[in-house]
Amino acid sequence: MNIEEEIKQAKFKSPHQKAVLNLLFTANWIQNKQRELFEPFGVTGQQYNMLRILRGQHPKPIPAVEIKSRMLDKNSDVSRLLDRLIGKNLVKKNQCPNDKRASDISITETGLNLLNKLDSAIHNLESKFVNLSKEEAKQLSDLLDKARG
Amino acid sequence: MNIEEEIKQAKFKSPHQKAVLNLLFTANWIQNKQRELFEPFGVTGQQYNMLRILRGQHPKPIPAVEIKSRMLDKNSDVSRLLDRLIGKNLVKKNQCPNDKRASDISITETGLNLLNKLDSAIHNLESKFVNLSKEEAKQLSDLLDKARG
DNA sequence: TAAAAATAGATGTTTAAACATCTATTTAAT
DNA sequence: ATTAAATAGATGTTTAAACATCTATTTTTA
Repeated sequence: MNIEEEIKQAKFKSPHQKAVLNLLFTANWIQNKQRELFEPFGVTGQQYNMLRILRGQHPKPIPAVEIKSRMLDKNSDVSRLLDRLIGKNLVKKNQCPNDKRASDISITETGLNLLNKLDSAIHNLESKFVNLSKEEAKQLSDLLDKARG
Repeated sequence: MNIEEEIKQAKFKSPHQKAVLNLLFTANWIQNKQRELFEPFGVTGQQYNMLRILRGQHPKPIPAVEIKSRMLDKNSDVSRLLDRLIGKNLVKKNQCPNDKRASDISITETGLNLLNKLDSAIHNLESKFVNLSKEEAKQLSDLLDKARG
């Protein structure tokens, strides 16, 4: 189904407007798929994003501000996202010895195990549901980079 | 800035994964720009989306379920979005004479005036901030359609 | 070095998203 | 015609997003 059908709009003011609407629609579409996938594991998309960032640094702990700078959503409320992940024992936090303001945050074994379980499901979503060839996927990524100027 | 820099991730598992992350990041990026733009006018992105749908049908009233089917976010809580817009006098609601369950919803003059004021600002956002040629914008839209299968 | 500025992070508050459930009405099936 | 199923929309509840503000610490600057 193309975007015209998806939002029942036959005409657009410009290719730019159409692309923006399509982008927002498609992001929602993917997030809904992701939510469905994450739901049985008890995590949200933002929490998954954070866990993946921490896995990327593991076993090196990083401060919250560094997590924030890597999040997809730059407005993320990292403090409270962390609280929830710590509550689920997926993440642990210590005071940073060099800077008393900062925290040393790292993923736990439980968190790593959860991500392992999620990996194949996510890979399936990304490659199966994103119906593009490798070349097209690259092209899409390049256009998005360019679009942001 | 490309996506590698934006989220400080040097490598991706696949072009598909990279495209998905880029898509979600870029959607957030646009929504932040839009929020900034809408803020002085006192509306949110979802409210703007709804107003534009109603303008497209004006002066014909449409039921809430029809609005929902046209929203970018298919999970939208249309009832309460409507409440807010009615509270601002941007939208009006009547009972549908043919179907007592349904409602006849339409945009008010105030709502149309607001959209008029927003039009040029939005157009500016879409064409200036979305740094693509017309051909590229079309290509992006086509890739997104294809990505959703 | 003392004061000002910047930084890291926590927390309070309001609004909205997510999810389920509920009522009223209409349509379809037996 | 009566009942079952489907549809339109409202509403309750929990969680999270958005936005501002606050404290503690560190860095900068005068």
